[in-house]
Amino acid sequence: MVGTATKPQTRAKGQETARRVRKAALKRFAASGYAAVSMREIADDVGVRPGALYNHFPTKQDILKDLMLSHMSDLMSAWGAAHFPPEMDPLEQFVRFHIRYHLERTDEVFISYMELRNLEPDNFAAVEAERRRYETILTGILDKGTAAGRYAVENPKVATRAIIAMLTGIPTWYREGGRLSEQEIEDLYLTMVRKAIAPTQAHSQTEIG
Amino acid sequence: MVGTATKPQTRAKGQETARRVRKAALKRFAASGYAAVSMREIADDVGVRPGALYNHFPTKQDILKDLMLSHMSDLMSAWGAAHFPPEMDPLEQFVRFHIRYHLERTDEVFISYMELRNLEPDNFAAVEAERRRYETILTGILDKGTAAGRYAVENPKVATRAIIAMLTGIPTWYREGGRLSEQEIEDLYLTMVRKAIAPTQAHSQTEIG
Amino acid sequence: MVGTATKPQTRAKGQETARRVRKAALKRFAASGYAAVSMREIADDVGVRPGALYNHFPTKQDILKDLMLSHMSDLMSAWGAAHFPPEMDPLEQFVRFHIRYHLERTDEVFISYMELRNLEPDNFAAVEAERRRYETILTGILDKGTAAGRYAVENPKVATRAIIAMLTGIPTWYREGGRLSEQEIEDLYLTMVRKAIAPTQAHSQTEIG
Amino acid sequence: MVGTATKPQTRAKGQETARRVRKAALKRFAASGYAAVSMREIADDVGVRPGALYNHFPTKQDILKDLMLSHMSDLMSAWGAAHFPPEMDPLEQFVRFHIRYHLERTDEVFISYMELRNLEPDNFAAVEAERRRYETILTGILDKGTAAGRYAVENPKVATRAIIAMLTGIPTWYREGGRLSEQEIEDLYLTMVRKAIAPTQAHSQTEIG
DNA sequence: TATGAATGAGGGTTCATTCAT
DNA sequence: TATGAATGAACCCTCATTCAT
Repeated sequence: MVGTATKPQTRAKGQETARRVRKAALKRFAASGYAAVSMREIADDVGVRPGALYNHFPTKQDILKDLMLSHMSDLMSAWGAAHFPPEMDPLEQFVRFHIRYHLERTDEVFISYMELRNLEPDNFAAVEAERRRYETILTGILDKGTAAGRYAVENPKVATRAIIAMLTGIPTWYREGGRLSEQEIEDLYLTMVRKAIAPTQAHSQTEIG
Repeated sequence: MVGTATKPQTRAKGQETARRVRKAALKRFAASGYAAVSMREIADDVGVRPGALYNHFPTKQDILKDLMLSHMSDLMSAWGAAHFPPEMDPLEQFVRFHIRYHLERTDEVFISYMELRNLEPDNFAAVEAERRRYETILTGILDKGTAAGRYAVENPKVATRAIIAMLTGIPTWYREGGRLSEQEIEDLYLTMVRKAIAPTQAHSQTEIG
Repeated sequence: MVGTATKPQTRAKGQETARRVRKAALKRFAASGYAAVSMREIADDVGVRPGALYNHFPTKQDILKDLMLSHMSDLMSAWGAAHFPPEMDPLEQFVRFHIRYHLERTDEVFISYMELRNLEPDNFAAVEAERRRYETILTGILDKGTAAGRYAVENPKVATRAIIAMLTGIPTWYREGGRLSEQEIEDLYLTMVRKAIAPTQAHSQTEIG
Repeated sequence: MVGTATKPQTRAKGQETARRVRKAALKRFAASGYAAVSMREIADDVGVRPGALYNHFPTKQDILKDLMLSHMSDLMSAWGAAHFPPEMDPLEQFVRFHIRYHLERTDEVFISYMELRNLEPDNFAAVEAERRRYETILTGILDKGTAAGRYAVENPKVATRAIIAMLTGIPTWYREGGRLSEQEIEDLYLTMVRKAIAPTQAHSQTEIG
């Protein structure tokens, strides 16, 4: 109340612990599911007694909320900060960005889809809002491209969901070091996406061939 | 003690109970997730005490396994029994079938994707094998069509996954009575799928427009 | 649901367990206070695992509520069933009854006063209502006797509380086998109560004026 | 390290904190009971972190001991310092003093009776000794008055307990601003006490003897 | 004197499951 | 086939307390 009675060193240790809690919880939630993970397991991973977790997160639910909300906000910031050649088609930017980001953060992505129902209503609403904001990016690209005659999309919202479902499914089967490189995956999916929304005749898809 | 002590009446009652257990478990697993559902809740839904469940399923895990395996085998049989106009393109048949079936059985589909990790290894393997068999149907269609020059698919396995992810995502947002009819959904997705795998020039997609 | 599938023997065992839970809880609550007693301790006393307690009482609070409510109702029934010589003054009946009953049930009486604040509001209200009903018995006796000129009580409600506080205090210090017999206690207190509410004839209260 | 490192300012702040700890603990113990109050709650009330409490009291038990012992010693000093008209009957002095003091310090009185069992043996003995010293005051008054023929008390120790129980019960139901003023309570109780121990002239107690 | 982090123990409660009846 | 009682393990969380800073 009076100010900085606590030395920076102490506070730093606490933040390090919180970081490790998040990391352990993320791994465990992704592997076994929120409901199947116990606070004891997380504490063991962190190297701390269960009670100590409550110095950093008020409840188990708050750990989940933290992971999911910060994943969504990281995703948004990453899109904002992504750098692509300026001449690159926005759709290509989005597809490549989405695949890369989702292959880099498989655990976050996974729990972000799997644990939605384990969020309490308020937290669920917050995460859903972020998800819609993200989808709106793609919808905007499709809208604009369609208006310009570059794409032919009957229903941009449906197309958005279709494309995102398609792309987001990749980490469920893609394994690094497998037959296909990440680059090849990007190219394959980009081709399919482009064709799926291409104008039906006299295509501007010449860049593919 | 007398041999056939069980009267047909009793057996019938037992099968009816088993059916209700499956039904209740399906609803609950879909709504809350396997780990978050207790045998007591299922028993309450059925109108029976928890102990009685064990007359029908040896463990909770067996209920899950039963639901998932029978979903996969129902899916395969349904495909086998599906009737489409013989002149209909096999891809269209598959897409329409998949969407219809998955919109009819949202709970089964949902747990089939969500609860995979809660299956014990053997059960997981069995379900995965079925899933691969199902995916093979689409891969076969793509292979054939590509060989015939009707489609241009660089990597049929990847395309299979992409298409199935896209289609299977529908029930996560589609709501009956919403803006779009099931028929419209089918048509929209069919168009996207067709275009995504169409040969790049001189398209045979004229039947859509 | 269909009837008596369970044999009387099983049910009897359960009721015996419930009885022992009540008994153990009563002893422990009286000795250490509700908050300081753990369900594990009660279970140990009963010879059962903690979880088994929940087959008989939904929560710890329900054990307390049960003890307190049944104490109050037992008290009321006991008063209804008490037999005294018909010519005995009702006040004497009440005083003797109260002292006897409270010396016989010291634990119940004790928690009944000590644990009131640990009752959740609804349960508290129910117990308080019973307590008031009991006090009303004495108030009625005082009212009638005062109307008949046998007693001189300025404020019967205050007198009720004063007398009951006085009598209820006995078990806090009285020990069986001590200097005074229960009979002597009864007589001593009866004398004091009688005098305290006796009509003032030519009292030696002159020292007040 | 320099010897008198503690500035007077610091010490004053500490004593102020200790006072607030006592105050908060008193309120909480009275409201919920010692066992149900956590050090965290007390710390919150004081506006300090739990650990800081241990700069002022070595354990939670010591807070309780402090409260109870200082209550008893305050009570004794207050009796010593009480001023009544010299001609007032000592019994009246005691009754009025007791009622007044106990209505002024309801929380202290309450925990003093309720939390006895939560005192560790040594602390319990110390508090009990003080309580007996206090009761002895009344017993002395009764003894003297009986010897002088002013009172007729068969058993002064029993009468002491009866009177004190009666008086101490008042704060459990008396509410300031209610139907009766404190003055009226004093008068009512004083009358009852006086009559209860008055010499028996021609009493209707014939049924006892 | 106060803090924030941690401990170690234990709180009430729920769980899947077993089993005699 | 269904019941009610019980088990044994585990659940999330809170506790009084310690201690380096």
